[in-house]
Amino acid sequence: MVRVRFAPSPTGFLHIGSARTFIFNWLCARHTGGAMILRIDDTDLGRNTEASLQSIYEGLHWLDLAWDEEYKQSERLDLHRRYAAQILEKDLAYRDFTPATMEEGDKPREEGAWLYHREMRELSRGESDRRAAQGEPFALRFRVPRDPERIIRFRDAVYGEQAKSTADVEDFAILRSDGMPTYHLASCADDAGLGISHIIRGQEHLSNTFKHVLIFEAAGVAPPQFVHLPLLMAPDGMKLSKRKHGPVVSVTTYRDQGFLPHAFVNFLCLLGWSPKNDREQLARQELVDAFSFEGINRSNAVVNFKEEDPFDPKAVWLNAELIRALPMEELAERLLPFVAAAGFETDMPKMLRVTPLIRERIKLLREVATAADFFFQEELAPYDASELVPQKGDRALALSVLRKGCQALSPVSFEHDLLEAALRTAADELKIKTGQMFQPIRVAVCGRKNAPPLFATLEVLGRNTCLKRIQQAIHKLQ
RNA sequence: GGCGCUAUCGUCUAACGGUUAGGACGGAGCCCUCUCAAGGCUCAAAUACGGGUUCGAUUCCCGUUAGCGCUACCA
Repeated sequence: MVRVRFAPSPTGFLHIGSARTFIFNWLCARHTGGAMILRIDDTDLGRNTEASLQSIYEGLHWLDLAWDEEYKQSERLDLHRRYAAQILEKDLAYRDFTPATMEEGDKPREEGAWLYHREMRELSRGESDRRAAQGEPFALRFRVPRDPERIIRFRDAVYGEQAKSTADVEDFAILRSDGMPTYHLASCADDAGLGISHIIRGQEHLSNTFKHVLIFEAAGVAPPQFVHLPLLMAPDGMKLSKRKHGPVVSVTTYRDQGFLPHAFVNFLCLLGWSPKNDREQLARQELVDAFSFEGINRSNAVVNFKEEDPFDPKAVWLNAELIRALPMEELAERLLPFVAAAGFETDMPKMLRVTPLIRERIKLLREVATAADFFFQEELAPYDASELVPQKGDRALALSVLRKGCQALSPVSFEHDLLEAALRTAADELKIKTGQMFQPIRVAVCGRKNAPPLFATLEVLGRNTCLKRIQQAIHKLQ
């Protein structure tokens, strides 16, 4: 039985790298019919925040990929401590009474000194027990085999056989002086306790895995399969971080700017994984079917965002493709909240008429606000009168086009084909090109040159609005 | 610094010893056309470098370089 877990720590918002790790775990679970487990790794009391926890749920819910079981590490401390006690009992760990250092990374780097504190490692058991009994605080450190050193080995499903000498592994802490387990201990204890079959996580843990193998050995349990994923990088080559790269690394940003959840999922799947058949657009079930560890590659992938253009062009393209593939009603429904967020009033019937006109013109749902504004506003946003002047024409021509247009439009029923016939005839009568005829009317009605096809637009806007806006344009030119 | 991992177009990737090194996004151009899109067609664009192994290396091995990760009583 495959059991996989996504184990975020609630110390920041959910970022896209975490989302991808979740997705790969989910795909593995669904592909194999196994269980997807969400485990909140909250053993660092000082850094956990409720806001972060909420951000994780928010992001995960938006992805719409459900998990089957959920745990919090903070509710499983007994298990962790049992593991710690057991390891101490076997003398595979020792108490370190050295006061915690305040700063990270200020350890002595001299040869070997970073590996362990000799006095603590060699403290007699009696002395250690005595000091502990007196209440002196201590951290519990794993007694990494030295003298003789040995080679730690494991196989990673993506990176292959891994080996490292214990001479290169420090005596890492498994229990803090406040009694809380560290990540290494809690993670291993829970992976064992929850019967995790595959650990699918970011490559940043590849080096840590040697420590984990040591812990599993000490606890006398067989380690799960390891599956490390290449990391997601920023275009500047740095690891993605909110501090450096801003909200573009947050899942909720994609949601708020109008990505379809599946477009986002599809995009993330393509970073570091390939179905190897040149397919790029895959439906959810197709992703599940195609997923395999063999398709995961080993080099980090860059999320190609820029400051002026915060989303990877491929993600945007996928989103546009999916927008166009969506049933019209569903698109209209998804668009509604973005129209409202932009401060416009509308309803489903109107949305249903507007949607077909803009769906090929937006790449993000949010763009509905700028692509369809003139459908929702009573008064057009101000525009320059010169916009009304057609190619190879002047204001006088614009004026006559608008007057003629008004005349031609007044009597016809506002239906696409009739509108087109009327305006084409008008152009004929004025002896001008159709483009010169249509453009001033388009600007008069939409307030700008680039807009959806004219006749469909007129039809949706209706006679009153169209004639009124053309009149206003005529005034503008006079 | 030590240890680990990685290296194909700008980006995501395919090619698991023999290909004109393929696809996609993005870019450029053309077509279509009432504008903008969408769509169609075309083009430019890569095996980091140096050694091996081999009849033959993108592919295997070694080195160099570069990047990333770990080296916290963070995860």
